[in-house]
Formats: sequence, structure tokens, C-alpha cells
Amino acid sequence: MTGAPDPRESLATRLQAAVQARGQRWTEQRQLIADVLAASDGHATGAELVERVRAADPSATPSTVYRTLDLLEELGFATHHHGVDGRETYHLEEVVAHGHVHCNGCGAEVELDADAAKPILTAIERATGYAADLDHLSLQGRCPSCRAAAAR
Amino acid sequence: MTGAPDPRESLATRLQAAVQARGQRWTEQRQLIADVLAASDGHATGAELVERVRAADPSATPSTVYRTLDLLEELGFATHHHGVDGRETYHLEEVVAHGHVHCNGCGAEVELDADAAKPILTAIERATGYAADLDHLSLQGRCPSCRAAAAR
DNA sequence: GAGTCTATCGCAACACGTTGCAATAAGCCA
DNA sequence: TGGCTTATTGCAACGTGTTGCGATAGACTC
Repeated sequence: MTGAPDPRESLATRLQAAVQARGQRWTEQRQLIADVLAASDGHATGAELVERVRAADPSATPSTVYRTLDLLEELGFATHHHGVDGRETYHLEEVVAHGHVHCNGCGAEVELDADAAKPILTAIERATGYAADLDHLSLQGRCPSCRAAAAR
Repeated sequence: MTGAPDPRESLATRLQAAVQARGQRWTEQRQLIADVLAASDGHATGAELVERVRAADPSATPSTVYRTLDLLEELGFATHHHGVDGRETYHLEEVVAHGHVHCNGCGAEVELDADAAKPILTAIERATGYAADLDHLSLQGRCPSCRAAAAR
């Protein structure tokens, strides 16, 4: 767990700098929320983050958490997308940009890294002219095993 | 308005048959909800549908509307996906299957018909093995004019 | 036609997320 | 240091969607 430089620390530092550069304030709550998001690397729903933040600081309210998440997103440090069930899922920009593919059959969910997604994004651009956002790429369909099962 | 056969009528008839074939019941409320969905061809959020149904029958409750929409979906007569803001958007299967592409810059939203989406779906299948669901294809990115504006 | 079974309905409560407003407190300038 | 400005917070209410449960009513059998 040691040896490598802690990316969380540098994140909080950069975040603080970015916030203050905009004339905004860096508060303990924001630090806490950034820490929680960093600690739950990968994905966390809004509700999960609220819960974890409140575990560390019971005085924090959902509105504060969501507003801070919006701020992180505005600054480009975090992104969110809507999962299959419509719940919001947040992740840090630190995590490599990636998309999601969800199987409607068995509920499996696989991630899609930039390399794997490249031909998809290219196809989208050809078809629509849009430069699609990998972080917001949230697909649904049938995974290979469910397709095989359905074919039987 | 006349001349062509009314697709709504045949939809309700087929729907009724499908529901009853499963040993389930065809009620006035379900008829009404199917009518409202058919009348709002294209897209309607859950809340919009609830509102319209209640306008026609004030005794209807949201839970009934949502449960009926779920039923329509189970039967394959309707689909729903989550828009950019996480709101649910429903449409009838009658409408040709299509995806959506939303511009994060100007908010424009274009639809993607089956032909246009084909290379995208092919790319998804190659990259992941998943057979992606066109109706659930909800992309975000930058439209050509926003990209041009950003490049300047 | 009477009785039974069960799908559907309405109600109420809940979960998640958003927004407006007043109080607080952080930062800045003199 | 003292006072001012304003970003942030907490509260409360709202919007959207979901779920559990008891009551109702439709469909089916005899």
C-alpha cells in the first residue's frame, strides 16, 4: 500500500488549487467528499457517496454532497453517468475514461477502455458527426453467453 | 387524418390479445395508458405520461401508470431509456427502433435510425461480443457545430 | 347463478436527486 | 484588527419513480 506516491493526495491538492483559482473556497466538507470519492475508486452512486460522507461527518447533508459533486464535475475532476436503473454513478477523472456495457439478460456489466471503444467512437462519428463522450457511453444489450442461451 | 388504417387501434387490439394470452387482464386503465402512449408518439417521460393519464382519468395513480408501462415493456410493446438528465423516456415499439445522441454543448438531440446505427452496433459487437440494444443506445458527445466552435 | 381464485388498483411510505432561501462563516481589503 | 462581501451550508420542500399491502373486482369453474 506504500511505495507508490499517493495519487489521492495530489488530487486533493490539485483540486484545491483549481477551486481557489476560480475564487471559490476549499472547505473541510469538500475535502472530505473528494476523499470519499477517491477512496471509492471505480464507481459509486450518489446515494452511496452521501452515505459514506455522512458516516464520516454526520452534519453533512445530501444537497452539499451533490453540489460538491457538481463542482468537481465542472472542474473536470469527476464525471457521472446514469446506470441502467437511472441511478447516477460518479467516478474520478483519475480513473481512465471508460464506457460501460450492461447485459439485459444476466445483468453482467463490463467496462470498455479507450482502446476497445475506439472503433465504436469512430463509427458514431461517421454515422452522426458527433464526437461521443466515452465516459457517458453506457450501452445495453446481450452478452455472448446470453445470446448463446437465447439461440438454443 | 383518415384514409390510412389507424395503427393505434390495431396496437390496442394486439396488446389486449398479448395481455390476455398471459392470463392477465385488460382493463380500462391499461387501455387508457396505451392510448396516451400511442398519442404521444415519439417520446414521453414517465411524469408526462402520468400527467396525461390523470388528465383523462383523475382516479389513476402513478403506481398504476408505471406498472402498466413495465407491463408494456415486458410484452415488447414499449421500451424506455434514461435521458441525459436521468429521467425515463418511454416510446412505443410501433415507432421504429432508434437510438439517441445528445450534444453536451448545445443540448441538441438527434435520433439514430437502424441504418445509421448499424455500423455502430457492429463496432460494439466486435469490441465486446455484446449485441447492443438500439433502443437503449443513448449517447452523449459534441455535435459538429459545437466541435467547430470549440476548435476556434 | 354462486363461489373461489387472483390480478389489479389505490394508498401510503420510501428512495434518490434537485432547488430555493435564510443563516453562517470564510476570505479579503482597509 | 475590524468590517464587508459573498460563497457555502443546512434546512425544508418538491419532483420523479418504486415498492408493499390491503381492498376491490374481474375471470373462471362448478
